Amino acid sequence: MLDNKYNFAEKEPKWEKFWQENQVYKFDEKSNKPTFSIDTPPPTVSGHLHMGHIFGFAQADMYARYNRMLGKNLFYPLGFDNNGLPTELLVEKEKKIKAHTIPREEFTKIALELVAKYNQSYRDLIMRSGMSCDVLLGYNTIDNHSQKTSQKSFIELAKKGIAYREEKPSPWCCKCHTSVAELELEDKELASVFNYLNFRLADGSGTIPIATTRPEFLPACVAIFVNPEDKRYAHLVGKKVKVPLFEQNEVTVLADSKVGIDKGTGIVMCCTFGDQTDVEWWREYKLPLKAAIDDSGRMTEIAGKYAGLKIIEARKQIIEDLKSAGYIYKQDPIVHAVKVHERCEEPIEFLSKKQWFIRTSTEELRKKWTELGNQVEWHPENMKARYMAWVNNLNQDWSISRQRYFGVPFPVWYCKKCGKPIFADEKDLPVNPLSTMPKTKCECGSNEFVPENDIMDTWATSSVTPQINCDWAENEKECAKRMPMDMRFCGRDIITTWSLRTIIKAYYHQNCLPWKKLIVNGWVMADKGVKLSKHLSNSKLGPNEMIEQYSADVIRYWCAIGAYGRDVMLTDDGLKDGYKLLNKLWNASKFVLSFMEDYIPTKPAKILPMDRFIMHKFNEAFEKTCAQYENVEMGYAKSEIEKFFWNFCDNYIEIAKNRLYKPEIYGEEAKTSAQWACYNVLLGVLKLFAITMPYITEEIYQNYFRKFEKEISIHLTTLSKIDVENEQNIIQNGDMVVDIVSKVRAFKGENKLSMKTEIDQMTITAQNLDFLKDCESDIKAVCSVRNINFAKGSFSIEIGKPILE
RNA sequence: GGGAGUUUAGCUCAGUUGGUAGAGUACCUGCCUUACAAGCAGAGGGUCAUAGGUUCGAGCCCUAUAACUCCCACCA
Repeated sequence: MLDNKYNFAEKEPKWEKFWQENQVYKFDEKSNKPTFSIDTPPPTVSGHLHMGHIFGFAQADMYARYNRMLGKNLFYPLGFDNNGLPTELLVEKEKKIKAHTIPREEFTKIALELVAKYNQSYRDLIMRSGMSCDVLLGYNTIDNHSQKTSQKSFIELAKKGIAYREEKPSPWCCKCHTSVAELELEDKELASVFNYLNFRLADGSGTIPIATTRPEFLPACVAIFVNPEDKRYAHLVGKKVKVPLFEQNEVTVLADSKVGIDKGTGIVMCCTFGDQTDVEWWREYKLPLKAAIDDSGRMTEIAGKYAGLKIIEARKQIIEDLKSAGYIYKQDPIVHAVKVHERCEEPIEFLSKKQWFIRTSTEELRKKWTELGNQVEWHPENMKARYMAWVNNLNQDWSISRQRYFGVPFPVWYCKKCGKPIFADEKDLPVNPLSTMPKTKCECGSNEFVPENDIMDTWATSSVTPQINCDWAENEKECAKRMPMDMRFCGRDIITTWSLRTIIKAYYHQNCLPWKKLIVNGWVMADKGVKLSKHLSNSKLGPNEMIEQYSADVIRYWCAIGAYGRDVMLTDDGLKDGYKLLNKLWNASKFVLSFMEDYIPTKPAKILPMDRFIMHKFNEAFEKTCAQYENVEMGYAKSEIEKFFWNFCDNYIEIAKNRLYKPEIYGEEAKTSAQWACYNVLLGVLKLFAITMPYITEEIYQNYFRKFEKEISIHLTTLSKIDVENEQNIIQNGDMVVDIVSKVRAFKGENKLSMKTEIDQMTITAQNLDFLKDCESDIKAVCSVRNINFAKGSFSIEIGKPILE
């Protein structure tokens, strides 16, 4: 009935198509089954998916499938995050254009086309890998519904004063030409030079030494700092100092404990803005603001003759000029960590701009985030600690505006006369302020407005995925019923960027959790300690290539490895196990089903002891497997059923095969009894394996079981134990038979005999002989023993002589 | 500097309220057994990172140390 060899390359695409055509994974709005809703992470459309995505998705999918097979109605969308900087950079790269050189609408049109293409390839790969999402529920974070939801969120927060606009020095990427969030920064080791300068005191009384890696900031120097504890420099505090090359600028020496006495010379220049400390000093001491660098990373007019030069070029020239003017007395090459923008790895600058922020960081709010974090059910539990540690250290509000082009616009204009922000009407959303204008006058009477040119950061929208899923923008009442959702899954790296912010938004909007359960997956390592990243996506470790080589089922088998949340290494050995199991599952099914051709499953009047045993044994494994799934442990769950399955093959099938092959010897009744057990156990095993390996299990189900089971797909069947009468000690008794068989096998092995070698007789001594006597013909057959003697006593067996030709 | 994780067989990892140390794989020894040699049967292999402590008893609980990984902070 089954093909001799299982050809996954042919079968997997076939069943994927079948599921799609029959809408096997469709969310049923009319169903009266309990709903299980999942806030699927929308993958960022920025190039390629890698095995890490497949890993996280597959594990979550197993939990989803488990819930579906418990009889729940799954709300399981597949969305895509395709607005904002990552996608914009992808478009620029792929289309070889620069967003700021063409009209925004034209760029958006090009971007949308490209996004559609990428969405398709993402969706194809994800569904091919065996996910069971309902693709009809999908969304794009750039589509109208998402934009409307995101804009509604913004307006609501702005009206409550939770979102506010303020000019603040913030990290700025000159290459990407936008402000970026603290969280989007990374450290990068870069070579640099420590320049030791002699600053001259304004009163001509001498010089003071200052070391800097950023001499191009000299025109923006607004103060000099020493440590108040530092006796060497105590006399300098309050004195005026001339800025080298910019001698018309005189700055004051101040004392602040943030200065490291041992660092550099112990004297620091404060420039607006070299780094975060400068920002803090500037604010604390109310220093003037001098911007030496503009949006695109060039020197401003205050840099005098250096104006217009790029940072690196200006640094070079300034160092030359400092040298010839005799300011530099020492230069040390160093390698130090510099903050760079994670997307482009370009060092960031601090620029002061008007930005929109969301309040997140007061003491009171931190307490709230802690409280909410404690209400979420975390898997694994220890991931909560990361969240808590982050919340404790949260001291910056969340900056959401970006000076980019492709994203959700702020639905706001500013009055030209009084500067007051005018928000769009909710019923008009989504709104692009660049192409429309407010319908009413400003309170001040003016009807001239300036549109907000910025767009929202992508996280401002992806933090409302529960609201997008639950249709908040269209139907608040319905949304209130559907939130919190049951579960979200994500990688541990975005607990802060995504999950915390989603919790924040749900609190502000619905005053509830976004979801009850948060499951956090680990990472795929390409080798010990090397995280798999997009750089490896096109190599032989690319998901498409992996699926082609190993099959989606084998990949998923590998994904269900170890404890949930842990990192795993992607190795050939790990994949070999899955391949072996697939092969075994196929062969065992092929073999068992070959005896079922004319069989119509009906419960026989008499079921033989070992058949009752294997069904009870299955029920035991079933409970253990489900217990692991309940605990969100997909790897352990798979191991439980797998352990049972190999025992079923090696022990039970070996026993049953004699009866199945030779009803003329063992009787028809013995055969139908074995068939009944095989039918139930194999179907039960397939259902539990369907969670991990959806393709091969479907192929076997469709080839045989479908004609007796009412569900059109194995994935719509319900998990259940086998209906078999309770029986005292059935497991122990059956295990004893298995033990006897093992001992006979060991005997043959030790004596270098083939397993089929006959033994003339053996004596089994045991306390409870009734069960063993009932199994006599099974034991004789599987051990190839001619005669068995039974004796009462403590358990032992005595094996007679092999019969040799 | 703060936090999280890891350390058990050659390798990859289990070990859930403390009670004789486990699996797979690799290696070795057998076996063509009317599904599967990508299989079956069997054997060897561990000072549970280190040092203390609690306990009748510790891989597990406590304290300290070490190594590795990651996150955050600092980086004039």
